[in-house]
Amino acid sequence: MSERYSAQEIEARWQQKWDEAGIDAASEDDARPPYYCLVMFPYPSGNLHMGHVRNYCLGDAVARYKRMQGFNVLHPIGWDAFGLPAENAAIKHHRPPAEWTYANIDQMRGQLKQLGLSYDWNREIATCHPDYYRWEQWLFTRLMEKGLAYQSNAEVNWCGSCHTVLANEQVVDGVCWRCDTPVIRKNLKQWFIRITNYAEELLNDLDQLPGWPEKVIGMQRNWIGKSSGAEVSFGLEDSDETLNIFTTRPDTLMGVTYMAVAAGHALAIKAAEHNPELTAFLDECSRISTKEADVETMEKRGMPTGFYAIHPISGEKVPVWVANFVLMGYGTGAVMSVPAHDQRDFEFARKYDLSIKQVIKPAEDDWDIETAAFTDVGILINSGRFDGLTSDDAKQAITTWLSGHNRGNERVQYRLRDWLVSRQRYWGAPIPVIHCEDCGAVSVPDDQLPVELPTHLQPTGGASPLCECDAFKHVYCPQCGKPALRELDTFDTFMESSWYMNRYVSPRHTEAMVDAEAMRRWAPVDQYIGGVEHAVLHLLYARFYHKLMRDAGLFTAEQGGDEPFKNLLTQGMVLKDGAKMSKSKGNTVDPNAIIEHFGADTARLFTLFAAPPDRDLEWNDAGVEGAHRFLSRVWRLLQRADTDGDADSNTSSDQTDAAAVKAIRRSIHTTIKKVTHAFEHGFAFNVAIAALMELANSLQAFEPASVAGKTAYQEGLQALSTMLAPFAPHFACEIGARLGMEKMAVVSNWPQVDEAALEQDEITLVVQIQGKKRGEITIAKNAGQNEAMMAAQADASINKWLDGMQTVKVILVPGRLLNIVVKPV
RNA sequence: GCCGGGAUGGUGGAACUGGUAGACACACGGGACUUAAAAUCCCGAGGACUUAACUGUCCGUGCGGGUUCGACUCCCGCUCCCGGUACCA
Repeated sequence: MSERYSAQEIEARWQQKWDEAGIDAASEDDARPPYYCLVMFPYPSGNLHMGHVRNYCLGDAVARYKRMQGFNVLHPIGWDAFGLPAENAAIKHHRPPAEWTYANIDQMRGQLKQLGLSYDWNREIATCHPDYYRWEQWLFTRLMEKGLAYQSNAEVNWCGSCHTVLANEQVVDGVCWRCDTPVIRKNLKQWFIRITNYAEELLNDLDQLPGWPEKVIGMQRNWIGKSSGAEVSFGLEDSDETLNIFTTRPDTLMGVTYMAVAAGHALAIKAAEHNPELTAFLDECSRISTKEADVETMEKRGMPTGFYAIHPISGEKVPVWVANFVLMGYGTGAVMSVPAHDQRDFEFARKYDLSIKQVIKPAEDDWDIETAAFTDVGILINSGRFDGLTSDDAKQAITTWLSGHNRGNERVQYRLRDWLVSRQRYWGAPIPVIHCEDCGAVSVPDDQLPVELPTHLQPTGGASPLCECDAFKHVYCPQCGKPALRELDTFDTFMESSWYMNRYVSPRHTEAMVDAEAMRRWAPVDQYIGGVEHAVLHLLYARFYHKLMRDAGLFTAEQGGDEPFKNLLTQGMVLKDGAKMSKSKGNTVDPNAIIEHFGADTARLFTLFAAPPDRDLEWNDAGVEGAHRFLSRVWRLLQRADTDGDADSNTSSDQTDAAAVKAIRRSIHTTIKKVTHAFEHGFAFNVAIAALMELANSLQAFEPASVAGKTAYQEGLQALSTMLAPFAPHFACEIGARLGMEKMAVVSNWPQVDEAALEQDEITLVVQIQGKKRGEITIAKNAGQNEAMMAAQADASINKWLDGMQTVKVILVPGRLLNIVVKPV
């Protein structure tokens, strides 16, 4: 038999068998422990790219391994189906977005199936389906009731190209996350969800996520941006009004020598009323902020307002300035300036000749306050009754004094802003609200949900076609019955992707958003896998949404957990020629072409082997061929087992064969140990596959010369094919079947390590002199230090280093090495 | 500035809680098979010096120190690269 490995012939056949056997469906009634493995679901753009392939191969390897380990695995897939690209395609091709979207889903579903991914297709969902988004509308209504969803007029981010507002998280380096168009600020009435109410919990619960990468934890912590300090109320000279500021350094309060307010601050505007020069400056400031100049290098400039603030403790008069570095959107839009202890204030004071007053002294050393600000903590001086306190104590003492005198209090400030969820787009979930002249914004009653999106409309590129759709637009107020107008904005598509992980546990549930009992079984997700680009977008929103669902009573913390994802694996990008694959760069590799040429198993194996999961993967065509070569080699190993079968020569049952059998069995079980370890520790699939390649090499070098030898060879091939199943499932099944395995490889039990096979009678010990390797000795497994020393001395190339030396110390690391420390006699 | 990660052969990358650095693969070189090629198989390979010798020595995991019998691994001090974030008060 000299049949060649042909993926095309094998793969479709096994996919059909798996389908028929229904092995990929999660069971709702099962004694096996549940395991929920989830990959970030795709946007149905129409074509799978290599990033998807990598993501799904990683997830599939985990899911298949866990099944083989005896878990009842939930491994679902679906479609993040609302979004702007569908509208753009609709304009371009003159077909409604729905049609385009569903066609793409069909296309991509076929591609996923071609890859042999073990999804539970019974649970497939598409977020553009009314049965899905109705629950989102239902939850939004609950949030409105609780005041957690609200409409507000605010300065928001607007992308002119996408023709919609964006959430803060969707503005990346000042440009739109989707199309890179510079974002401008606009004042608009928009819908928000109070994520800031959950800032503290979102921050604290990060500590409950040891299975998340530090990087993502750090990014979220950063994004939430908590700072603790005090709000301090300064009086204003000749006025009853106050000037409130936020500071993280109340201990430096006595060092305030001036105040600075933002150009948009009420005080600045008031001061400019009769001051043309100041008016010009304010204009300039507002223009510069929208130009999004390089703030790092921007000159710090300011002008006095002519107002004076009264220090809350000393009662001293300090001038109030307008400064271009004070942000209206953070804190109170005003700051106290302590030039002695803040570098920026220091430079500003120097520039405008404002006074500098040192109030903190370094615990040790001196500090020349003329040269630079001392920004560390220390001991208070020049601070009256607070002199001598440490910074920490002073923060407390000063804040207490302020709140006792009604001039301030402790305050926590977050950088996080409320989530802006309305979009001026058509292809999204309708916001379930009706605007009535008399009753205001009224939520659509539950029994009228879902508010279905009309799917026949044709976008034109300008405003949403919903605005022109009278049947949708004109309704009656649910409260008073008068003619009213439907809300025409739709939800941010991140709303849909924020809770899909919970919908999968009961995807057809009609009574509620989720079935609490199904949540108890599956949630939270045991392993979530996806790109790191969602670190502060999707991954923050999904955590927030999970808590919203919990607090809406959909499940308890005990049933569904406080957090949606227990473990998170952030995969690296797929690169070609050092850059991320993208159509615009023309460096894409089409997964279909790879599958057609080499087969899905080769594509899968290569993407898992070429790099550790969390690092970027450089695409390498030669490497793909290498992966294919490996499978072909294993294929030939199988054929050799067949052809050698007849030799049946028990002739050489001599000792060399026995030793070879022992060696091959040892290498089989070492491999099982290594591969299992790789799965259990960080999913180091590249290492796991390397170990399997080593085993293949050993089997190839092994010449079975006896019955025992052939049994061992067979054992090796079986272990190899079984362990290949998570990576190259079709291939593994084919090899397994040809080996005569009863069960399909993909449903076989994961191989167990035979500890006895790992044992060796003789071991090789590295011999070091002074920690440098000088040779190797082979000694009995249980040999002690003396025997090892004797063996070392018997070895000429080792012994020469001992010549004329006196042994000072001997270190024996069992099974590893012998280190002899010597000195000249 | 702050937070996180990284730096190992020509390349991607291995090395468990400190114990043979460079597994595995790619690329490369040599050989076998072949009329030839492809495919396949075998062999070689970190660097420098040295030897008649595949003999022997030294150097070597970004840089400089340290701890240790022994350091890619731990500690101290740096450099560079990548990602995130920020006039955040």
